[in-house]
Amino acid sequence: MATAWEQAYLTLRRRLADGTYPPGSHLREEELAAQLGVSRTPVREALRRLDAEGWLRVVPNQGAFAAEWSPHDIEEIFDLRALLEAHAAERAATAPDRRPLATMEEACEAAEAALPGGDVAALEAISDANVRFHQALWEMSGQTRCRAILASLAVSPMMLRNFRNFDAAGLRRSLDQHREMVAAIAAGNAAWARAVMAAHVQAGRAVFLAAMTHGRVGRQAA
Amino acid sequence: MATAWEQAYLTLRRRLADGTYPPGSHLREEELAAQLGVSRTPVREALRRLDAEGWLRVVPNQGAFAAEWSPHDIEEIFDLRALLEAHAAERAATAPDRRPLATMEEACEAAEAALPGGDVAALEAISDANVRFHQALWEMSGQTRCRAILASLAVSPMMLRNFRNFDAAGLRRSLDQHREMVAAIAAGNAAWARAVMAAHVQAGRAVFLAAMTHGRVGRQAA
DNA sequence: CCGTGTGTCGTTGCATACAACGTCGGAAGG
DNA sequence: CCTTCCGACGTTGTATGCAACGACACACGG
Repeated sequence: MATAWEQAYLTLRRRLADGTYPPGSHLREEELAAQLGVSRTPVREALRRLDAEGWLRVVPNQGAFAAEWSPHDIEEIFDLRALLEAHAAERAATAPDRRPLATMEEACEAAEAALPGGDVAALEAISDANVRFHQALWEMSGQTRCRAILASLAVSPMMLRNFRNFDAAGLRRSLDQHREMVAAIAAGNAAWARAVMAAHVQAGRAVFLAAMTHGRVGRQAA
Repeated sequence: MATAWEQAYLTLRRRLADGTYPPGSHLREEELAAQLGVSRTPVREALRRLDAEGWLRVVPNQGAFAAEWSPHDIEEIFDLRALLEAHAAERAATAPDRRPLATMEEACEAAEAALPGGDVAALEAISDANVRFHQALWEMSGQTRCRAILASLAVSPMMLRNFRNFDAAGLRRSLDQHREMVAAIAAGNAAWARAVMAAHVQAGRAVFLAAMTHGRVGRQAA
């Protein structure tokens, strides 16, 4: 078993991502410690890391508050994702280690297999496959810092939930773009990979903004 | 006075930047605690944050080791800086709050005033002015995440010491680029600002790589 | 001589205890 | 009635103690 604070970090991050702790909510150390079955010490260390990665804000003598996302924040995050994901895709195209390509193809197949379903479970499967795809690409890029930064940008709550905002055509296009990226990277064409990724992120941004103006962002699919 | 762990964080970060703790060295919690006059608890929290920001690596049950920089790391950092600094410059050009421009101009003047000196103190003054210039630009961009990421990329040890590698012409060009950026931002020309910043970072990269192949990186100017 | 096992030591990991800060309530004064 | 002060409470901040893990050295067996 890993260290207690790492367990706490992973658990809290997951709960922040899935909405267990809503934005702005006050996270009490003792309560979290009780939930996780450890003392406050490892919880505090996990909170420090989550603070550094932007998942929450620790105010001295007041504690931790789950991050809130303003429209300005969202715009910035999509901008940075567009920059960094495109950079990663470019590097992945010419990376020496080609093994992650298999993971990316597997993620494409899994998503496409789930697509006809259209229910909540299918969206969940597609979302998981999407995360696997991007993580494999980051790993393939060999850019460890870029990868770490993207991990803290792209796995935030509304990014994960953004899939609920895609319509059937949008999902189809998104999965097609994944396929196209695999082709571009397999061909070693860095410019192609970069362009497809840039389009992919911008499309996601458009879907998100459209959903936001309709007040549907982050809602449950039900 | 701020919290003890924040003090510890700032002190340790400064020492990691100025070479007090050389790359690869093993940082013992108890020793650091004694040096800083606090207990191990705040030291541990500071180490966790420094780990998250890439200043050091904490290995479970083994402790913290000051980060080491491979040529691959350096290349990645310059790439990311080029991407993100250019992005920040672009945003700064059209930012509503123009006040940071004054700070940037002040930094230009301070650097130019110190330039004729040419000794160690002058380089120190130019380095400080350089940091102020870039920080003001990041602030002006209004991109809080971008700013946080750049802060953890650009203030790393060899970035700060890179100034020792510039010759007189290179320094002159670097300061001229700062002036040009002020002009571009004052004019509200985002493309211009982006282009100058991209050139600025790439020039720094070239100087660094040249120094590296001559084995002079990170050495004292003496 | 080399590989392996084991014990000791140093260091980190975690739990607990106490101190300090901030907040919120109520009561007194205007 | 509103404002202000103050005290109690809850929460976080820090220190300390003990448990556990890993590295190293030495002795033992092959």
